[in-house]
Amino acid sequence: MKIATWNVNSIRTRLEHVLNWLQANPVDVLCVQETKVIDADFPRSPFTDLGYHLYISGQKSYNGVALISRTPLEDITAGFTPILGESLVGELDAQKRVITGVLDGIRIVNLYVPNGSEVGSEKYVYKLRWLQVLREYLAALCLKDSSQPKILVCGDFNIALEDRDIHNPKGREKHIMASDHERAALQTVLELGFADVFRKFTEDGGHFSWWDYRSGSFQRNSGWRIDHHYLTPALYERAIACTIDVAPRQLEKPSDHAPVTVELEVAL
Amino acid sequence: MKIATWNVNSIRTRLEHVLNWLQANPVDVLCVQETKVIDADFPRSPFTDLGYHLYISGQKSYNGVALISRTPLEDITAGFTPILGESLVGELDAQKRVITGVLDGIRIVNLYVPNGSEVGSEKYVYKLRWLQVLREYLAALCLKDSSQPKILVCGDFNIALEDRDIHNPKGREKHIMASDHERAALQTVLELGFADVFRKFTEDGGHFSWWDYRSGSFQRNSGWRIDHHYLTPALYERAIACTIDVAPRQLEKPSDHAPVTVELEVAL
DNA sequence: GTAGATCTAG
DNA sequence: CTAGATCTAC
Repeated sequence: MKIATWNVNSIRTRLEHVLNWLQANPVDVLCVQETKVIDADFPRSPFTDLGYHLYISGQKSYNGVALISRTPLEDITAGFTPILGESLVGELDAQKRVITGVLDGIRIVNLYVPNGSEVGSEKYVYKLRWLQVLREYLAALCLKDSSQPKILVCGDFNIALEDRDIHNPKGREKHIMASDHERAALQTVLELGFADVFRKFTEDGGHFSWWDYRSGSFQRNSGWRIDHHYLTPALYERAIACTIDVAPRQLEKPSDHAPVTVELEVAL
Repeated sequence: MKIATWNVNSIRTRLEHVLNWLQANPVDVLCVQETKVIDADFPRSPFTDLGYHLYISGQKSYNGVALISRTPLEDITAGFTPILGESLVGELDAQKRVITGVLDGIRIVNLYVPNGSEVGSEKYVYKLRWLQVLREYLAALCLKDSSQPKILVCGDFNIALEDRDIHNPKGREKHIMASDHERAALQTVLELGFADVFRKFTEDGGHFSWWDYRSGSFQRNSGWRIDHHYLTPALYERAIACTIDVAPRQLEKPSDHAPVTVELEVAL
């Protein structure tokens, strides 16, 4: 089974890129973020015409996530609320950042973690609070899914967990996506029993999934590895590959993110 | 000698279309309108690298005209003022709508006539006033250029002179580009001794140079012939062809106008 | 640097 | 419907 995550930075603008990539990379599920479109305007037929099943949760202009699946998914939920209830989640689900579905007993959680703007800002505080609620959310899912849950949590985390995930970690403490508070907040989530599957196969740095559009970052490989797949042990041990596909980032009018694919040794 | 006129609706957005068209259609001079760019930002090198000479008069966002010539042009002037003086022209030259140059003794006047917005509007009044000053301008050029002037006046006139120049002339009196006042104002200009060279070769209707972007006008050929070449008798008798090239209007992200080319039987 | 929203212009 | 300007967000 192959599952990919890709922040497409507007599904409408990136439609051809995404369709072409899916044809060349026949993953079972593609998790996309930053669709930037309300559900009514999501370009459904280009995907359904190719036989894909779509599960979307979008809003106007910002955020928005979707699951694009070769076969139907089960138990679809959008946002934290269906699992945690309104009182715990509050206003966090106003921004469409979470969609979840189950394929062959494997729960796929597709996230678009808040960017946070600047360290210390209001949006930064929101990001940290969102990660706290994410922990509650994943804890609830783990409980729900048996003693050995098979959960894959992927998406754009807007956090580089380690210095080797940044082209230049100098001054990273003051930089959004690399501050101590963000890293700690994500670590607290992962303590539930999730491991970064990319690091099962690749030890060295210099591997990134996002490059700022500005100042030729991609050409200089001034990137960040902020798009991740985190797996529970039952899945982690079955992972046989995790790769970042840089090719789409080289096309005309690319997303600023590259897709990241994980392959699991499970019969489908 | 071949001379073409083309409202490109942004030279920056249409750059590839224009370059490709010039390669496939080696005219001597291409007169473009609605460049929509200040002179400092005009994409010069794509043209000069191919050996073209550029003469431009642009402004921010709106209007803007340019002459793109295979060989150098002489006696370049932009606006009405260099010929008529400031007192007669007033504020009309604030909008960059006129550029003129001479090739092999033939004066080429490239115009972007005001659109006029709606019949009776302030912009409509401006359009009519502009056409009055255009008459003075061309009259002055005719006097300047000898008793048998060789003048070609081309561009986007935003006027369909006859009903056969409109896909549906019904109610045209109330429509901008076809009202009686506009037609009369242009006729008054042409009385100086200019003739529409397209009609030397083509009698029938159904030939258009502009199709609204909206409501699939091009697919339904709901067009208007508003891009013209007007010639003094000395040139008119030497004209051997005048054609509208619909091909660029069929491309992706086209201009709403098609180029119109006139061929003159003159040695170069 | 890129994308969307909103505005103006055509 | 398309393009540019200005704004916000990333």
